[in-house]
Amino acid sequence: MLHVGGVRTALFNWLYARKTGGVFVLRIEDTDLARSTEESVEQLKRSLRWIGLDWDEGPEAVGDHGPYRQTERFDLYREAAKKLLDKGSAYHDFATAEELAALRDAARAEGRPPIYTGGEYRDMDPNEAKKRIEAGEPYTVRFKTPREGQTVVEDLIRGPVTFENVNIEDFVIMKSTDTPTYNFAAAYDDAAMEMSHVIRGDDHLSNTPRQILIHQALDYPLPAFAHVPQVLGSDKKKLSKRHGAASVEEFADQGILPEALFNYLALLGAGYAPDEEIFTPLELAERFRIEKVSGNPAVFDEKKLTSINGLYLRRRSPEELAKLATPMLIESDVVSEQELLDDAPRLVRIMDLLKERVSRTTDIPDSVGYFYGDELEYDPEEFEKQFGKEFVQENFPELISRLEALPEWTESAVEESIRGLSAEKEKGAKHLIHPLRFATTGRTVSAGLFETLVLLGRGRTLLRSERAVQEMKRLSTE
RNA sequence: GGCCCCAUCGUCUAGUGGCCUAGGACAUUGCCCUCUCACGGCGAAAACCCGGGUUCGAACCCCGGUGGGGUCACCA
Repeated sequence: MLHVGGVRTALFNWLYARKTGGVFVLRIEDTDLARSTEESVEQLKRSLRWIGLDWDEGPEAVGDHGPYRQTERFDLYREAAKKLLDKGSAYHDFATAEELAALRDAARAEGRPPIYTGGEYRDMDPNEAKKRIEAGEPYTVRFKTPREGQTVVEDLIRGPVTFENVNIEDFVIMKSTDTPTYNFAAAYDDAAMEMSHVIRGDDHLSNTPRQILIHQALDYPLPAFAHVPQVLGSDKKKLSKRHGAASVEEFADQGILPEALFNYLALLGAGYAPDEEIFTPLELAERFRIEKVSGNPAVFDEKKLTSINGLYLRRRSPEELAKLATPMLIESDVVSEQELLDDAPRLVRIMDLLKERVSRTTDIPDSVGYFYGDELEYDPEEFEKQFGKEFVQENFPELISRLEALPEWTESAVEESIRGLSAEKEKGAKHLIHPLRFATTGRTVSAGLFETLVLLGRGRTLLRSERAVQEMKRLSTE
C-alpha cells in the first residue's frame, strides 16, 4: 500500500527530475524477504501510475543501472561488504541477539543511550573471526563507526545537520542471513546507480549519517540529500488509517481524481507562491524548487483536497464525466446498462447539469439517481410540508394539466407555464416550483427545476406528479 | 530519556530586517445572484508560541524556554 506520505515524497522526486531534466529512478527496496511480496510491488506500481508518476528507470522501464530490485543485487552487496571488511572498515560480530538485548537493557537502566560499539569483536583478530565462522558460528557484519569526529548531512532543505559520531553505533550492514540491511543496500545502490539526489521522508534523516559513512568508507561520491517532512493527520500525528483514507487506492475509491490528488499533494508543504494553485503536473514541475520545500510537517486537509477535486471535476468535459459515471451508476443499481446504452447522450447532458454540484465522483450516483427509474419514495414528513399547503392543493392539478398540454417540452415552455400560472394566482413562482421539484425528484434540492424537468422528460414528470397528487388527496381526506 | 528536525490565521502557506495596518487558498461566516442546492461575485472574522538579546528598526538574525514531530532493530 502506498501511503500518502510516500506518494508525496515520490512526487517531489518526480517534480525535481522533470524540472531539471533528470532521471527518475524507481528502486524496489525489498531486502526484507519476509515483508515484501510480489503483490505489494504491483500495487505500488499501480498507485504510482494512477497518479501519473512515470519512472524513467526501474522495473519495466529498464536502464543502465539495473537490476532495480535489491533482492536481485545481493551478490553486489556481499562484494561491497567484503571490501569494507578487508579495509578494516567493518568487522564480524558474534554477539547473539540475547546478548545485544541484555546490553541495551542495561544501558537503558543506567540512563545511557544504547549504542553498541562492538565489544570484544570490533578489534578481533581476523584469523580468530575466520576460525569462528568456519566453526559455523552465526555472525553479522557491522560497520566500524569512527569513535570521534562528526558526520554532517548537507540537506538541501534544512542546511547542514551535524551528528556526533559517538552517537552512532556500529550498525549492522550484513545480517546473519548474509543479506544486506536497508542502510547498507541503499547507500551502496545510491552510488552504484549514480544517484545525484536522494529526496526522501525526514524519518530517514537519522539514517543518513550512516549512509554517508558507508559512502566515505567505500570512496564513493555523495549524492545530495533532501529530507521532506512527514504528512500528519488532523491530530498532528503521523497520518494513518485512523484518519480515514491514507493510501492512494483508498482515495481513488473515495471519488478523488488522480490529477486532484497530485495537485493537492504537490501544494502541501512545497512552498509554492500561493497566487494560484491549480496547475498541471508539468507546470508544477517547472515551478518546483527543492530548497523552498517547507521543513515543517504538514497536516493533511481532506476538505481542501475535496475542494480541489471539485475544481478538477468541473474541468472535465461532460462526456468524460458520463464515461466515469457509467460503471458507478450500473454498480449502484440506479440504472441498467441497457437503459444507459439506449440513450447515452442523455447522461452526458445530466452530467453537464450536475457537475457544479459534485465534489467527489462518489457523489454522482446519488445525485443522478432521480433521473432514472419511475417510482420515487417520498419522505412522508417532507411530503406533508410541501403538499399540506392550501395553495398547492388547489393549484397543483391545474399545473400538471398545463404541463401536459404544452405543445413542446423545452426549458422556456416549462418555465413560462409555471410562472404563468403563479402570476395568475398572484403568488411567487417558488410556491409551485418547490412542490413540483419534490414531486418529480423526491428531494428538496436539485439542479435548476426547468432544466431538470426537460432532462427528466415529460413522461416521468407527469407520471411522478400525478402520483404526488394521489398522495396529496389521500393526505387531505385523512 | 538521548540524538535530530520543526514553530505565521482552525489547516496549507506567502513573507527572507523597514514595502506588514502581516497577503492568498481551504474551512467558517455575512451579503449578492436565485426556484432549492451548488457554482460564481463582493465582504467579515481569524495568526507572527513565550522570554531575552542584536539593531535606529524585527514575523524575518542570535540565545534560552515551551510545544509539536521524527528516530533510537540482524524493518525499511
